[in-house]
Amino acid sequence: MLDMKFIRENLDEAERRLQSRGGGPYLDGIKELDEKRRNLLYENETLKAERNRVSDEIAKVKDKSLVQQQIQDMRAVSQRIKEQDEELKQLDEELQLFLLTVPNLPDPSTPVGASEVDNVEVRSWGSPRQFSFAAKPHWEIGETLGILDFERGAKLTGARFTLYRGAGARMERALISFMLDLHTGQHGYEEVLPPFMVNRESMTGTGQLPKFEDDLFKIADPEYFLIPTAEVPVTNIHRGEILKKIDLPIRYAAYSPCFRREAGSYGKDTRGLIRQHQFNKVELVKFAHPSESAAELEKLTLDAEKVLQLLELPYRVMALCSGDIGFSAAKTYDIEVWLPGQSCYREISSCSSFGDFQARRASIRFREEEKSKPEFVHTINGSGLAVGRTLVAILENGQQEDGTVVIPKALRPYMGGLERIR
RNA sequence: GGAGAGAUGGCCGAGUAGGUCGAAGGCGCUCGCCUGCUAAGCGAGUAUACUGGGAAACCGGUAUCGAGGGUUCGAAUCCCUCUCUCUCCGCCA
Repeated sequence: MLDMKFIRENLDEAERRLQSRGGGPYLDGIKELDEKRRNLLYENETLKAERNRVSDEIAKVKDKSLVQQQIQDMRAVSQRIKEQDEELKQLDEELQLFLLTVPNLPDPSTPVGASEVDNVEVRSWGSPRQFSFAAKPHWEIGETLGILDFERGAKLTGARFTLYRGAGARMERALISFMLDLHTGQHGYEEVLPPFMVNRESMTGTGQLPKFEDDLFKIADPEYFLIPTAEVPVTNIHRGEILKKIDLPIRYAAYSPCFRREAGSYGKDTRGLIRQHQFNKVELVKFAHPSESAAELEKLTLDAEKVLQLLELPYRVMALCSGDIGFSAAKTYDIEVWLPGQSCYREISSCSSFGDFQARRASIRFREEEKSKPEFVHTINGSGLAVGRTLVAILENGQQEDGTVVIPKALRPYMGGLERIR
């Protein structure tokens, strides 16, 4: 969430930057709401100060019959305070809800644009392999090899659920281990394994709630939400905490399944593993000093890219434009892997910096100096990588004319030495 | 699921016949003094949020003793609801 003080003092600038996302106006009426609240707050606190003062006087008098008038007066004052408290609570909630539904300001380095066509390619790695035959999409490869069973997945649960079998299941597990080992062993992340269900506060802390409840799977009683990404529990690890400056940046790598309703994506990517209600992901999360967050985003993106390089999968890195970045993000790089079976690049990782947007919601802070006031940290996260989509890329890039799939060398130790799925 | 105990400041821990308690004391930490180093000792300071004033240093107000509500002129203290933690039983991977 944005800083109300900042909005108050830079209303036009904030509105302008928000509108680069498209849509708006975003901040209409917030100024009036804020002023109304502060005026009432001042009145209310003045009355409370008077009550406190008179109550202290009453306390000093032994014979309460001498202060009956004051007690009477304060009874009325208390009544008034109570009414104001009620009104104030309404205003607070209204303002809070307003602030919680305003997206983050795009970072100045985020290219301005209306939609994904305005995203900017930053770099690419590897070159798409030339096929001497017609490359197949992964769902055909997987079904033929008997390692992806879409029909039974649908039987067990419904559309967008898949049963992995044999070498497919093994590869999914291998990829998780491979990625975690790389990030913890080479890139300095601490491995964490969080709960896969979280409460409302955690979902609000990272920005999924209150605005995107429809995108989440929810347990009714008790009210828990299935995480749409490990970003949620992992970022909330430090919710409400004041971190030590010398501990920054804190880096976590977490595997988790992710659960998404995919509301609004009906008809898109209906075949294959690309868009599932449940998928696996290894997530990278950082808590950084504000002065380091830009560099930490660059490093985190490179950490994610390393996975693709080791797996020999061609990709490109796109800087998302202002119209395409997510609600909480200030800046985002998408890593897109080449899928020859579909002749296109598909997102396999999304790496974002959030500035203090999440940290303010979740109250995650640090002190610049021992005695200075706490300031908000910056949060950064990205997929390192989406596991299912990595498996898709391996199947499509590694397919052979005879229908078998060559497993990248780096992954073979995790597959019991298996070189080829046949 | 059943029974019981608990939740106070960075930590430990007082405080329950309601008022002078943002909260004793200790530890830790910061600054200063002292000491030939270290340790000890002495003195001062040491929460957060919102908010008013101020260029700032800073000064003032309000709130916060798990959360929410109630009683009262006044609640850490009394009443109600909820959450979480711990112990025991049950159940289970």
